[in-house]
Amino acid sequence: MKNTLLQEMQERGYLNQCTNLDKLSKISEKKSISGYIGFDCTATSLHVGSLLQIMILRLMQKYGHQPIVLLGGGTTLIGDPSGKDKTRKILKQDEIKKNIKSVKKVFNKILNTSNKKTKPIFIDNAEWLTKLNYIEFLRDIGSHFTINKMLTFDSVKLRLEREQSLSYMEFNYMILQAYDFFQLYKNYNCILQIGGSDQWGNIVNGTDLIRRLLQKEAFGLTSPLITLSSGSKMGKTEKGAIWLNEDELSPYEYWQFWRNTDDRDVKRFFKFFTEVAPKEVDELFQREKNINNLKILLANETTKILHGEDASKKAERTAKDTFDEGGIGSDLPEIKIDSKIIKKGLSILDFIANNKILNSKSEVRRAIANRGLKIDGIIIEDEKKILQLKDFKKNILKLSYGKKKHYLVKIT
RNA sequence: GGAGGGGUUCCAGAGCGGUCAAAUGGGGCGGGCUGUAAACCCGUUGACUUCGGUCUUCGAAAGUUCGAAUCUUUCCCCCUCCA
Repeated sequence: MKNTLLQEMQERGYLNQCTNLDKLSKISEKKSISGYIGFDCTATSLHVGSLLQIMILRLMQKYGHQPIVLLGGGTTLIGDPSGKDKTRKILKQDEIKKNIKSVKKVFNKILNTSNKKTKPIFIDNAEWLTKLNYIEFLRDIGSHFTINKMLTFDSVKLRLEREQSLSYMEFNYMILQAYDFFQLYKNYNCILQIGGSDQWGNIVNGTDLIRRLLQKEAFGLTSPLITLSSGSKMGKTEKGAIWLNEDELSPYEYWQFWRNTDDRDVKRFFKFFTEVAPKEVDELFQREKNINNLKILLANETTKILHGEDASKKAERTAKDTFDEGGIGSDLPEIKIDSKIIKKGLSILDFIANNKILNSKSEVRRAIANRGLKIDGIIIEDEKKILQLKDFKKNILKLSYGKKKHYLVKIT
């Protein structure tokens, strides 16, 4: 069997459903195709939940195909109801614009932008969606959708079954997404839409619409929803979403996220999120029995893809210094502090709360009572402690909250 | 439009005049065990505090009362049934 895009996707576990796998496979073997994935712009950065999709785009490039990144300025105005219990808050147009700009950065880091042929194309669907004429749209596009069918799609059905309200606005989302695909097919010769498994309904609507309007076949493909072995969703916790943008989450923290992967997920993640060939992954797991070494490797590989080799090495070095030696790693998050303030006397309570290590003085008090805060490895016993110059060795002090969160406090 | 049920702290969900910053479970956080894992165990989970307390919270506003998440009125929102 030839080494093709779809084969590697298969081996990596990227394939969930496809409208016509055989045909798509044949076409993509013969020539370069264009495929698109749409991304939400509800925040200034994407998080690891979208990483798999980006890896798929990257893989497309590897096999000489053209990725199209649809940053949905138009659809973000509406909000996709798939997999959501509640209508989410509506963003203002200028917020979305700002988000798009910021989200774009990640693609330029992960995808190859130097090869002219496969360089990613960025498209904002606001381009056509905001220009639509309502009556025309209803007649030309709306007439191809039946409510009967729309009601059967999970995104709608589940909401109704769970007796949660679904606004007319959101109900239209899938039609708009179908229309996006149609536009991309027509204007960019994009024959493939990829998405997470929750996008299946929306994607199929697109291929249907293209068939009806143009009598052409387009393809849809979904990747599986990644769940953690612990049962929770990936990358989205209340407090710490694992953002991909560097200004939201530093390379070191990103590295830490992967280092802390659940044992049971390590092998899958290797295939999903690194470029180590699937066969090599299997061999690697045969050879290396120490799961912690494998986690370090995983962290290195994933960080390399997003932040580059240097950042990855630095993060590894810092982790080693900090955790193995109990010392101070250079890449730890830094907090700078003026020596004058120290001389005046700075209470540990104020210091930790003001620097957002914890959210309030009460939390700091609690953390101290729970013996969770340390200076240079020594537990802070007294919540009334005042930071003094003598606490700093060589103008540096390591502040730790819990076992894993460490900060460098530097006097300037 | 008519009748009923409901909106409680991150979530689910108790409380129905004082002992309520509000039971219980989940989640989060910290500690222990370990391997920066899982499981398990313990603690903690509004803010400020001179650790005596003080302040803000139970959809919104007004009121009754010495005292309200709990009672009354108006308003907003959600759900169910009937039309």
